[in-house]
Amino acid sequence: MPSRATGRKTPFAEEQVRFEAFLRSRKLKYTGERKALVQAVFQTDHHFDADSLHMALRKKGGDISRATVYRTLDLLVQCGLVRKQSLGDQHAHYEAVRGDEHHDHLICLNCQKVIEFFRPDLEALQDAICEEHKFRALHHSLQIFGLCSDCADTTDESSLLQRVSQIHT
Amino acid sequence: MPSRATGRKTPFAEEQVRFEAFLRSRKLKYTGERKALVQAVFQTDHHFDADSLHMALRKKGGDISRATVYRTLDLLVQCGLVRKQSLGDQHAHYEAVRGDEHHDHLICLNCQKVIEFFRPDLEALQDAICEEHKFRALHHSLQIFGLCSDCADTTDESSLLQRVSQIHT
DNA sequence: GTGGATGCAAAGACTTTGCAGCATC
DNA sequence: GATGCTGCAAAGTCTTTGCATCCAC
Repeated sequence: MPSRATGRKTPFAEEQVRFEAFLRSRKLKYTGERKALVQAVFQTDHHFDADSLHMALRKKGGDISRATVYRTLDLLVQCGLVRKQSLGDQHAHYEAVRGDEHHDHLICLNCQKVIEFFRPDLEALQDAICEEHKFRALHHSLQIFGLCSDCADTTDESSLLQRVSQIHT
Repeated sequence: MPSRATGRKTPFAEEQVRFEAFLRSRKLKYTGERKALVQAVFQTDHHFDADSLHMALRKKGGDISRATVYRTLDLLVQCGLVRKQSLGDQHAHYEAVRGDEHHDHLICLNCQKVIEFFRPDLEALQDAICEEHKFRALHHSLQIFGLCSDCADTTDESSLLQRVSQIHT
């Protein structure tokens, strides 16, 4: 098991170095904007979208254009430091990748909270499914939509049923 | 009425009736456009997007506007006859719902083929995951991206790795 | 100094909406 | 005949791109 965030000394150093090396390997430049963006990404709450990242950067005093946010996120995705994902919205969501761990998501339809989980038996099940269909898996994504423990009791489930069917996933 | 290979006598009758009843229950009208749309949906290859449905309708001689296509798809989704989903693209995909069966998807990154599968043990696994997190599930979606049996041998996997990381799911 | 990066604004893809005329019940 | 429906075009959202300028190397 890899070391977890709690024991880290230098928060983003590892990610910064990795990104810089990635850029260098492609003869790209590690600009101030890119540096600020990596820091912001690994300071955020793990899940974010392009717009909230853009706003977070503005609050920190930076003045990075939306275009650069998208362009840099694209690089981070290619570099493997960020994953792009659809969480049922019209717009893309992103998540900072810590280590190599794969996980999937529980998504609360009431408070929008995203809970991560990892199940080894899910990975095994995926293998079985793929074998059955002679499919070579490269990536998978399991999303469970519903109500988190905080919302389960206080939310009228029937009022959500329509939203469930509309979910874009 | 054209007969189908599935063994059904009256291909879309059931769906048409269900949609009509749904509309009636909301005091909405079963117009010619809506009729044509339901038929087209259940004649298509099960998976489609708004644009291909629109084009299919044009080919059949209809002249239904894009706006109506979107509006009617929305009704069909609310009615439960159609599911809206994201398959890693920027645009929404739809799938005609046959019966109540739930299934998940294998998505070939080379030929874009979508293979459906159902695994009872996946449903059981979902229950276990939810219990662990005190989460009340209303819907789930498992997507496995990779190469189908037709493409596995002929496709250079490394050329896909970048695409995998970019997938919007 | 050079090639890549940035910001801006414009364009793009996909989807939704306001409105006037039209069709269904 | 009233109410809801349609097509059209305009607007909206999220994202990408062309271009002149700017900056890291």
